[in-house]
Amino acid sequence: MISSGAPGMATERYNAVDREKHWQKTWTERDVFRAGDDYSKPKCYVLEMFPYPSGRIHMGHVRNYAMGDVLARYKRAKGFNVLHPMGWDAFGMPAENAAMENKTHPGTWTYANIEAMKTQLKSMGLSLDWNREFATCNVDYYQHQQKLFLDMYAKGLAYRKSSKVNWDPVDHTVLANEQVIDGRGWRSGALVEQRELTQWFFKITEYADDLLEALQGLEDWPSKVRTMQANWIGRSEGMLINWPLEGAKLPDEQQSLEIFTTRHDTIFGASFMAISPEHPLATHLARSSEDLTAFITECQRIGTSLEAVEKAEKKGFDTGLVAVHPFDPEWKVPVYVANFVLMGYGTGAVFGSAAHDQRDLDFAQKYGLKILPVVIPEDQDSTTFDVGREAYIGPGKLGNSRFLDGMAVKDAMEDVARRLEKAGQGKRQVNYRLRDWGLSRQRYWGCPIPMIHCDDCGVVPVPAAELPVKLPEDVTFDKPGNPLDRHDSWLKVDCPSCGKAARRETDTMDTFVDSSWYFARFSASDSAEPTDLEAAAYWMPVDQYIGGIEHAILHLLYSRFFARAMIETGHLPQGTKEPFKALFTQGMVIHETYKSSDGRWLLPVEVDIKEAGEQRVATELANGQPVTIGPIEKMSKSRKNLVDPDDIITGYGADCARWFMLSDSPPERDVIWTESGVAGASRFIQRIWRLVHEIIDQGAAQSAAKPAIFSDGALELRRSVHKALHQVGQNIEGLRFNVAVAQLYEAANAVQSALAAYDKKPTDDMAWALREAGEIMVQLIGPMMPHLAEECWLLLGYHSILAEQPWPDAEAALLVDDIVTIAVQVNGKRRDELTIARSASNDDVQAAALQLEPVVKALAGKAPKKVIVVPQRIVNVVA
RNA sequence: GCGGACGUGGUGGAAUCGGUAGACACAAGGGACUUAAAAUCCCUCGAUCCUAGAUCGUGCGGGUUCGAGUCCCGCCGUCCGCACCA
Repeated sequence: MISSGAPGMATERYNAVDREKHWQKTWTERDVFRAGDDYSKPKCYVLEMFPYPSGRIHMGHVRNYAMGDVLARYKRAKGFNVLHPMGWDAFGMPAENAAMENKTHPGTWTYANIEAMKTQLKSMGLSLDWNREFATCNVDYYQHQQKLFLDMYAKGLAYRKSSKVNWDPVDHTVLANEQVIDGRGWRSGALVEQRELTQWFFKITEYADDLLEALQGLEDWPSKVRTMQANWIGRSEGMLINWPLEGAKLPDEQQSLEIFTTRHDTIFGASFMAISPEHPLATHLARSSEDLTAFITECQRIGTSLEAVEKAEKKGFDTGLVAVHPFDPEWKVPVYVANFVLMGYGTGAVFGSAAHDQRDLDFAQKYGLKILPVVIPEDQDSTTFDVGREAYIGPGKLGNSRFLDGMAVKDAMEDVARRLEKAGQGKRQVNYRLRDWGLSRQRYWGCPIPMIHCDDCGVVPVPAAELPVKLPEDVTFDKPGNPLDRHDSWLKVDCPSCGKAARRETDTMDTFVDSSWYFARFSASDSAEPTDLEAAAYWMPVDQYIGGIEHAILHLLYSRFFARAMIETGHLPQGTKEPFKALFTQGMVIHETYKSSDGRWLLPVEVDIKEAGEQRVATELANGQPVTIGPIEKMSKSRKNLVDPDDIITGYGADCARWFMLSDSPPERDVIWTESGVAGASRFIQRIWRLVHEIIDQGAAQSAAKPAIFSDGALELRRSVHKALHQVGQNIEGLRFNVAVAQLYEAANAVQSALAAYDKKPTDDMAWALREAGEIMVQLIGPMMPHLAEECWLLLGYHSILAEQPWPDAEAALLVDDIVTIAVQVNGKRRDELTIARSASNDDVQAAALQLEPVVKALAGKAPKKVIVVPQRIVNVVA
């Protein structure tokens, strides 16, 4: 019986909220989680993606940080020097929007939010080294970013060029593609214009091949993310081919058309040339053709929405020009302006291989152009093969292709490439979908780009000694546009080169720049330089990075680029080009949605749910009206299916929130937040608390000597606990927190059963096993529920800090059973099981199995055809 | 359209190497304790056959194997990513 301890004494409930504060204070006072600077110790760098300081943490943060914290605490207990820092991704638009609404400075709003969120994070009891905290909006951080920029500029990794951008004419700013919705600005709703602007770029394409190839070495990244990055980089090998043009007066530089293709093997199947409506040749021709101008305008109007692109018919405009085939001066094909050719890829011009590309086939059929198959499938004949309505993109032999006839596709490509290169009409080319990274933003709340524009000297870098270029404080947001553009005293500056009056660059950096190297800064957050090479060499790479899948491409690719650029500029040591050794992308927190009878979304706390048998009936607390329970979705402000971490932490405690976040769902999948699940977690906390009290009553004293011999019951308990110890460790290392949680439940069940088996005081060996079990159990829950674990550790009589204790070692002898249970199958169906000594020989096992009644019955006196014995697992008798 | 992941009880999920499917938890039902409730404890809980025992059972259909949730082939469904990339 569980409460057979001190007479009539029911253990008081564990007051999580009160004790959690106490332990957080203790950890802080003792600076328990400060990363050590003994570089001879093995290190472990655990990092969760740092948050944007919106002002409040949400459940997604709780899940993310709970996972990282388990790993960090576990690794610390395993003897690693752990770096587990936290900071703030603090630049960006929301602060400016808030500034406009509240008439405050973006910094005021941001720093207030940071304070509020920091308090919340601290209430989670995370094992963070707050000594290394920084915010990217602080000049102590961004001045180093400016230094990185200057060094990258010096190496040609940052440059200026003119490019097309999405321009919001109301907000006076450039918008990212994802901020344009159906051709309109996401905030202003204004029709977005395409503008040609001179912007700053990082030369990420310089590393395209390396970024692609090195993905193969990232074995501890989800393959999904690696695939996404590979697709994003989009390497394709092909050729640039020049086609001389005829048929109109053309400018000297446009006497031929250069196209990019990956199917130069099909060059004898060419039936037309197609250029983008934005191609310079199209622009040139449009000057003398109203019809073409009208066509180009129409193409631009089709817009960028997915739907429009999907439905858009292939359309073209015959320019009247012809292009001359590189292998036959007599062969001429028409040149079209076509709506499906993208200016941003290759050269903005293609040749139409009608039989072997679906788009080209659609186009050729629409305009009645020649469709000549030149790659012939094995079972077809080149004179009769007809592709019909589906382009043939499979393997085959070349046909209808003169000197290429009979070749395989690969050989034909090689032959064409060699001949064209020799003739100077083409060259091999590797093309990438990846573009250089445009980092200019017409925004105030970002890192100033440390450049100066001088009428005489052009673009001049701010001398490193004059850094930082600080953001001016006295700005207003009452007018649209960038306040830096109208801040004269900041703007006007002498040219560092010639001393004449010049202007500062007023664009600031994309906030993705801030997050592309913060992990490196954490390795020496107080360094006078951007990084400290010795510290970086020790701490980098991040051993485990944890965050959302939404950053699978941009943030992670930019960071990989920055690591390379920082090596190039001497800010990171060689060998650290991959900043994140292991990556884990956690799932979202999802919740039911609730809608009131009159169609308003309701917060979970505004709804009362009654369980009536299988039925769940919801009513609105405020007025008793019925509420419709909707589908389970990602927590979002718009659906109001939000649970505030503060409510949970002040109600149930941080340990409870952490435990629930780690249980049940595998960490990479979505987890459903339910009230009953939290209540279950809370019950378990109280159960641990009671069990530890029971153990103090029933178990051995802290100083009791280990008995030489254990009875069966005690041995069984020790086996379960040591197995749990072994497996929980393995599962934490593998980030299988839900499985680790299940094993802890099992361990607790084993302890509880052992306790329940005694009415009176247990025997000495059992008493000792109970205390051992209690101590191990408490140490195992430590990484997940650190406050409860400290409290129980204290109860067990220790005056040390559990967070500083080493992880216990499992006794190897207890991990293997002497007696094993083996399933016995007949013809693959389980008929019985056999309990036998682990050391029993296969023959003994077989003999024992054949004597089992169900086996004898099934064999009906006949000899078995075959008996398969898998040691310690299974016996299969084939009848 | 292309690429990828996934599909197991009422629910979340476990089964790490092809070897006893459903661990653990949630929900539900029954019981004990209690004046009562809360809390706690005990029992049941994939389906079918009244029961014992058996049969079926990991989206569907095939296959490999002594043995398949796991491997192979073909479907169906769900989710995610990319999307006129030449």
